[in-house]
Amino acid sequence: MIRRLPLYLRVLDELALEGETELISSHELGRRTGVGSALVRKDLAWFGEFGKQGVGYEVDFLRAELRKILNLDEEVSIALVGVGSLGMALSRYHLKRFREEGNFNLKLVALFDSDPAKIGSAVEGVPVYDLEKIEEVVPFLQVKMAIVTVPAESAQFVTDRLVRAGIKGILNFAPAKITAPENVQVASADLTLELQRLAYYLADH
Amino acid sequence: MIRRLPLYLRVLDELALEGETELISSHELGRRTGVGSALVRKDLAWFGEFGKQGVGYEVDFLRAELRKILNLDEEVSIALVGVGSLGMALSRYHLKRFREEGNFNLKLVALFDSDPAKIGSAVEGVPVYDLEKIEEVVPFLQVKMAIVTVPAESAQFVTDRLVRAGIKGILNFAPAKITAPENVQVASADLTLELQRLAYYLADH
DNA sequence: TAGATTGTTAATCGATTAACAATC
DNA sequence: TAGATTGTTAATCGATTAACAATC
Repeated sequence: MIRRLPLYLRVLDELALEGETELISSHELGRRTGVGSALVRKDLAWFGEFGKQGVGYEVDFLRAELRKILNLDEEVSIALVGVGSLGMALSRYHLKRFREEGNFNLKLVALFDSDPAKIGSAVEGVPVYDLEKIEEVVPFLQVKMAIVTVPAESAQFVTDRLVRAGIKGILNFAPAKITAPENVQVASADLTLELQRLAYYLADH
Repeated sequence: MIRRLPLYLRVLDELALEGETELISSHELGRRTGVGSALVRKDLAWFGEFGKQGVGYEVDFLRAELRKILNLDEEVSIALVGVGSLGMALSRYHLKRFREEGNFNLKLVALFDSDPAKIGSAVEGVPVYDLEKIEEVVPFLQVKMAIVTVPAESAQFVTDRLVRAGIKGILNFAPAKITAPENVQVASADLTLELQRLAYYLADH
């Protein structure tokens, strides 16, 4: 349910950027996101009465409300652990979007790695810290979430340290199951799992 | 449901690699994947009777069966469109895993981009073709699935061309909704959406 | 007012879990 | 045989959809 909120927000961001539409109906919001209109209304009504009967939802207002609900009304500091080629690319990609998109309130402020050759360097201004310093740097920079791009073998170890450092959300790219206490949210971005699932549909069903 | 199959397969791959375990119960398979044991049995029973009552599942046999079900018993050729820094990193990452893991039956055989500076070059032996040649190269190399790492604005355009070229599965990294005919499977790997969702849980609930 | 669209209730659908007879 | 574990049925749970009164 929560996972559809960012979908709605994206559409509202696009509409706000175009600046031509002031109102949107649950039907149109649903069409643009691939969600049924009844479900759109239900999702939104769960958090308050944001619409006007007979009229629809005011784009700017709903957008502001969704940002508040998602805690995206203020910048959220994030870190990335594992500055390999994938971690490096995701960092660059992320920083670029932060620079170019006014809405993009997820700020990458720290990178971590265990390789002495990388520690002390920086990726587009963002410093690479020693993995050993996680518990020190994370609270200091008030980092709230982390992206994990380390090898599968180290994923759980890194997760445990992030949890100890006070991280509240983890996006895991490592091809491994990681577990964290229930007050820490874990999302999986396991590329291989997705491709293997897609392969299932190659045969006729 | 299908999405849990690659999870089971991964555990079986690990067990087969260690070579110490010959049998596994639905309970243990569930524990290792975070799935309830009843659900594990139900998922597997949907495709056949793979286990022995009172005994469990034979690791090698179940593994072979799952590979067949997921169409991973033979190599599957895939392509990647959009050789930016993310596309490049994912390509390298993928090729590395293909080299190092014996199981990894997803073979990256073609890259596509529209940048003349990139066309004709190669990433670790895999050639970068002109985006305009998709409809030509894809059938020729028997490419079955594609990873899309182009900017949001071009995602739907690229998708349409991939569909026309005969691609049956698409993994989309672009921060945009893409649509394809129902005989073409689309999976979303939208990093930002996941991070925004995680941000929701930063507040106390 | 007439038309449109919300918020919400009830109905439907699908997925997960509990339980257990069958049987290795 | 006794113990363990599967395959499967029935029960439960949650999520989505249909429908509509309220009202802008």
